[in-house]
Amino acid sequence: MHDLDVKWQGKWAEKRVFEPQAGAIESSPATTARHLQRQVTTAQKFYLTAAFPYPNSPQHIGHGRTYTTTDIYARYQRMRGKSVLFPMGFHVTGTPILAMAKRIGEKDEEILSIFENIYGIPRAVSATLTDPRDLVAYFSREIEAGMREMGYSIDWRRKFYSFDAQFNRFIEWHFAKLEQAGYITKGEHPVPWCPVGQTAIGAHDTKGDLDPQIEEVTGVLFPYDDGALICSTYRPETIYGVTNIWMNPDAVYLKVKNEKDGKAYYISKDVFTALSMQLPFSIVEEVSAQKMMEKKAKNPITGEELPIFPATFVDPKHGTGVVMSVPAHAPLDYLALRDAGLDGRIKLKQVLALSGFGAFPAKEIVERMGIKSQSDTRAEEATAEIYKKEAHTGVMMAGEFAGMKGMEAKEKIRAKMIADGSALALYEISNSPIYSRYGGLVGVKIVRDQWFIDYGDEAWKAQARECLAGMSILPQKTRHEYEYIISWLRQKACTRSAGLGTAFPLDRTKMIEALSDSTIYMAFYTISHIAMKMKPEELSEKLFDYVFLGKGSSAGLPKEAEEMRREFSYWYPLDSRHSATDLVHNHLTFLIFNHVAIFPREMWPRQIVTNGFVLMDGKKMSKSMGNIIPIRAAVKQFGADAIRFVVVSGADLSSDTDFNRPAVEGVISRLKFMKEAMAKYASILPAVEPEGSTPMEKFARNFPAVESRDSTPMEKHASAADGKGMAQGKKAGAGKSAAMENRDDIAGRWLLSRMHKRAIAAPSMYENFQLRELSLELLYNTFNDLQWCLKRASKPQLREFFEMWVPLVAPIVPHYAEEMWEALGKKQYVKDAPFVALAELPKGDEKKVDERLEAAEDYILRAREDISSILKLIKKDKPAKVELFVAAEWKRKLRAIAAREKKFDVAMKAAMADAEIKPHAAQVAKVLQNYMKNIGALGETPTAEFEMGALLSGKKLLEDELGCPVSAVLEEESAVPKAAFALPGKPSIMIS
RNA sequence: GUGGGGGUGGCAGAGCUAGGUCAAAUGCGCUAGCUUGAGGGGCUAGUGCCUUAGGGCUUCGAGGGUUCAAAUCCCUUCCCCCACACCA
Repeated sequence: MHDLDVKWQGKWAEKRVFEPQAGAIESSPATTARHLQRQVTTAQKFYLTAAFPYPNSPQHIGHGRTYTTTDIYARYQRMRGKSVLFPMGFHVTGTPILAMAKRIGEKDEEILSIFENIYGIPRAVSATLTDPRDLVAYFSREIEAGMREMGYSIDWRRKFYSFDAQFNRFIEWHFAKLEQAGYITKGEHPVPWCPVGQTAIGAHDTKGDLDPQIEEVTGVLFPYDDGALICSTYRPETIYGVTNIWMNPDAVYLKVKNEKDGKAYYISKDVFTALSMQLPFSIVEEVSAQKMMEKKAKNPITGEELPIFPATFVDPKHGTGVVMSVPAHAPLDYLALRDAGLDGRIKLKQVLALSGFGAFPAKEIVERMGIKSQSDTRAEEATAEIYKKEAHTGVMMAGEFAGMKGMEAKEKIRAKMIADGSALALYEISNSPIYSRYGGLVGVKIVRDQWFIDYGDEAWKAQARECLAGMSILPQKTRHEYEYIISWLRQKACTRSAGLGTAFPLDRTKMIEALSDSTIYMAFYTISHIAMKMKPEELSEKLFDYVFLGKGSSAGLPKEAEEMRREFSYWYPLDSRHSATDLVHNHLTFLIFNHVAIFPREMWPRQIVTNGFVLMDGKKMSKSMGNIIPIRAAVKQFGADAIRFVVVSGADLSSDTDFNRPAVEGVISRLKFMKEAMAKYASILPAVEPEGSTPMEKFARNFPAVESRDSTPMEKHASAADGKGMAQGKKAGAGKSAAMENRDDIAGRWLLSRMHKRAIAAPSMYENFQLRELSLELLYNTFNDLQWCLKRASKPQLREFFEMWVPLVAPIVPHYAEEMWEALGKKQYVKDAPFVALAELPKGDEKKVDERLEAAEDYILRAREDISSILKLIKKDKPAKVELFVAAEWKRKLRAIAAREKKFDVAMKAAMADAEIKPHAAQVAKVLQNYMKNIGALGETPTAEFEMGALLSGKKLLEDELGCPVSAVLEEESAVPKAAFALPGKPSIMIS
């Protein structure tokens, strides 16, 4: 199996099967390879890409899903006769690889053990990977090898790394265009920050890989003494209900100076470090809580005087260590008030009206729940409940935003207070505490001079929407998400202080971050094989303007300019972009934005396809679970085709799929079976197909026992059913019946009918990425059909079947397909090609689809099932005789009436008026009732002739299986009472 | 919280946009029989409940509705997953 992979991957590479030329311009006579290329380059182009990998680990089978999906599509398009470009490169931009190299250098045990135990890299090797570039080289080599071993039809000539100097020039050009369009802005921005490491922190920089979540809060400023107290709150709208301030009596507070405006503020000592990351504070002096409580503060909005009281629930490490008290709406505030015996003395002030509650919801809920004090753990529960209710259903009563919902008012008030200086915009890490790998507690820092790409620009959004509207999005339901994200996107920070990649042209001390340098790189692939051979300095803005935008002329530009322009114009726009669903929210939407910002409309992307993830035995793959299977190990064990098949066939595109050993083994055994069956049944030259058949002749061929076409249907049935051609026992008809001789023919034709039907359906399934359904049809169901065919026939002619099947499955299991394609030799039913990868996808022929034959086969199957279920029911395993009765004509007529009239009583009336039916009045009601059960789905009524014919064709099979004579009789011809149970399409069965 | 996607048989997972042929594809698992020196593998059948004649009954998160007919349409409700960014 592995041999098969190696053999064909070698041949594809040798003949350069996947290295297309731009345009139909190759004219020099040349090698076979050239010849192959020419065959496809005269055709329509198809350009597709999958997200390029970040080489900080070997790839696992999860990655394989996206690339396999892409490759199947690439191979499909190639077999539709298109010139297909599927390139690949490596994205090395950003900090994780840097961090990883550093940790290896520090002999970090965690990372070394991951390398050893999960990636299978010996310590001796990993110890050498302390340079980020070595890491990149090591893993990209691994990944490329894995992709080749999976048989991906990638044009590797165009490979590049996002830190290559030539690519840097391209990104510089990209940002120059964004800047010229006015989309680059500068400002400040909150980031998770480690005060020890003095750097921004992402999930990979934290202990336990936690993603720090930044949350906005409002720091309300309450004038106090010579400055102000800062209270950080989630609910600025309750400012109208503040009755007092809380401080922790045991905490130490600081008077600090804001170096920016020179004002004095009061906060707890414990939060100084964290707050200084956001505000330029310096310590003036320490003040005790006791001392601070001697004076009063002032409500910045209402101007009321507010006393300061002690409260133990105030955490000096959280927020600012100073809390504003709204006892009417905050259970903890109310509890603290009550605990201090101030309940009656301080007057509660209502801010919001909440249905189901009176004026003071906090007080009510505390009393209802019977919460004893501020240290009662259920106080938090009460708080959460009140907050949630008030935010959604509470209506403001106080202040200028009266009448608004709590949630809306909150936003408005926050904005207003920040604007007029009565509050500060503060940020918190909502999932705090998180510690960085440097050991510091991660806080929020306001980075100044941060550069942004302004995705909030309305005109830009409008263009992005327009592009989206013109695109094909798969799965279709994902479109809503793109729409939402476009409307939601604002400024996106596009630089970081460190990382691999490209320096930011407007400030070369900064690096462009990873999601910003990967939005239009697909354009670079079209010229990368040329650009990578050029000197970086040759790749000027002017050159790229010419190549990508067609601006100016090639005069004065490097000699490669025209060729580059031609490549780009030929391959662009991008026909299909592929990735896993997680990139919809950033990368894929950015891709749309950046394309519309830079390229003319006709170069906008045409399609995006996203897929779900791969689970391992039903569980998410993760390093901690150790259930990651590296793709190379999997290929080594199972072979590429089985992995390819399993990762795309387990579930629909949008859902996650499961990878498990039994599934893989099932695929392998079926593939082997198909290969062996082909060797056995497809080498024989087929008989010449009889031509010019009228439907009637065809019918006779299918059911040869029905001999005379001149006789009336009744006579025909009689002759067929009188026992002459039928019930002769096990050895019936040896040499006598034409049915016998034609059994192979019928089974083969039936199989072909099914095959052609699938071939007709296949293209749209490939186009729509119904890969699950498609792969089930092409392997599992076709396999089952073949089994049935082989059961029905002894020596079927299956050459046409295999000549069609092999190319149809080739995109999914290319190695098996090539091997079988080669083994088939010269093709007789489909167009030949040196590789199945370059063959034409077979078109199904509707004329070979024989619904009647298939229906007859279904009929036999149903009869067979009924017989065996009766046998089981009556606990008989050796019947002496089986008789089948085919329903009488009047029943067929009645069925037609039922289907027409739909209603029981109307149909009944019509039936009784019919001379042919009336004599059977006793049975009519019962039969009619049966039809009524599924009145909408009755469909056509099979003729008795059809049923008899089908039974005759299945007779031999049934007799073989049952080991007894089987006969078919018309209900009209039989005196057996059981015959009366027959219904059209459902023969009555008598077993004796 | 906001936005999106889901809840189907022991498991995975179709079907549900066009209601009926759906006790519900396909696969895995399980059971039995055959094959085999045993095991593995392969083949055949079965796998909601009841039933000695192909039938009946109850099922598709829960509750209600529309319809001759609902896994599929409508309403209510519960639960799960993903995203919310500066991170690849």
